[in-house]
Amino acid sequence: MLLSKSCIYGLRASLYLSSKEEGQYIPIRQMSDKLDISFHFLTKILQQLTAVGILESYKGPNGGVRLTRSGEEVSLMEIVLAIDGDYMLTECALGLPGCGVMKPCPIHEKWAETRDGIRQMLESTTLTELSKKGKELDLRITAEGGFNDLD
Amino acid sequence: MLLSKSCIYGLRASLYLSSKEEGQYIPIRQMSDKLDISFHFLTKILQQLTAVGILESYKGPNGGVRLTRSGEEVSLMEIVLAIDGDYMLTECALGLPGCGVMKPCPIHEKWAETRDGIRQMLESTTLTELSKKGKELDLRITAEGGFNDLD
DNA sequence: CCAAATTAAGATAAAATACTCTTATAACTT
DNA sequence: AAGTTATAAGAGTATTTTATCTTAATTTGG
Repeated sequence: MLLSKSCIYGLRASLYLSSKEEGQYIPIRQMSDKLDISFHFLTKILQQLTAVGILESYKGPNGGVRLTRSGEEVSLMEIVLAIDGDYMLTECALGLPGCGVMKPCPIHEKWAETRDGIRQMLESTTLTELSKKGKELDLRITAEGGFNDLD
Repeated sequence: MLLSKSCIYGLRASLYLSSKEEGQYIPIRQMSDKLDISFHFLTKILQQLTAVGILESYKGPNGGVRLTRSGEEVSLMEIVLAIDGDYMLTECALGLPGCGVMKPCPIHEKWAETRDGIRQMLESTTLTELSKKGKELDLRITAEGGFNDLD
């Protein structure tokens, strides 16, 4: 898989949050229901995002999680790095340890260029950009439902 | 992981073959020794490549496997498709089934472009190109050793 | 024909990943 | 005080991936 399931769920949840009114705390239970993800599993993933400061949480009634910064300032790259790490940007196509300019494998150069394309895409895409588009065109965010089924 | 272990081993083995004299059958045992891959595991991977016609095999003494066509005509894409399938070229970044132009997710378009970069790289790169480069510069093909340790 | 070398194929085991469930605690609201 | 919600840690299950082991089946060389 290009992205782990955890990462995919993290992205979907982040898009969900950015589609909501800014500043509002959203209960994880609500997200897991709407996005059709196991509550406990999602909780663990969101804890990772909270730990690195992408989300902030609030306990008790009316609590939940929300984006720390505005969704316009949060790139997909941040989510992916927080959950899957940078393997996508560093991993050798032949699986050789320490592959790089100093000790390259024969594919290294071309592979590095390709990875750069991935990196640029992830860095230049923001949550708001996608959730806005998702709402306008009512695109899918779950297997069945679109953004406009979320409210 | 971007590529599975099986796929990585398949690529390394294919590069090994393309670095050898054309037409010669190479015993799998020799390859597993040189490339430091479990013999039985490598055998299964090479069987997949044989099944789709990228390799051909010969049993009995002096048997082994070899590239069916010249290494110049074999792209990395073929190896990846045979072992990992086309998930890299089709998989949705949000994990939604059937994501495509008809039923896109909000990332679909950008993601598709990125995947196209990967596809072009894999399609345009040949085994011979890499093994030639590997031999000339004595680049690595195992964790420890380079192409010139293979003979 | 016989023995050795080799691929082919299937069964099994080990490890990693994905996911669920349980329990307990802390913080907050009413 | 009672109820709601996140946090945390850990046990447990399921699935997938990776790897090994065992047993055929095929071919060559003598």
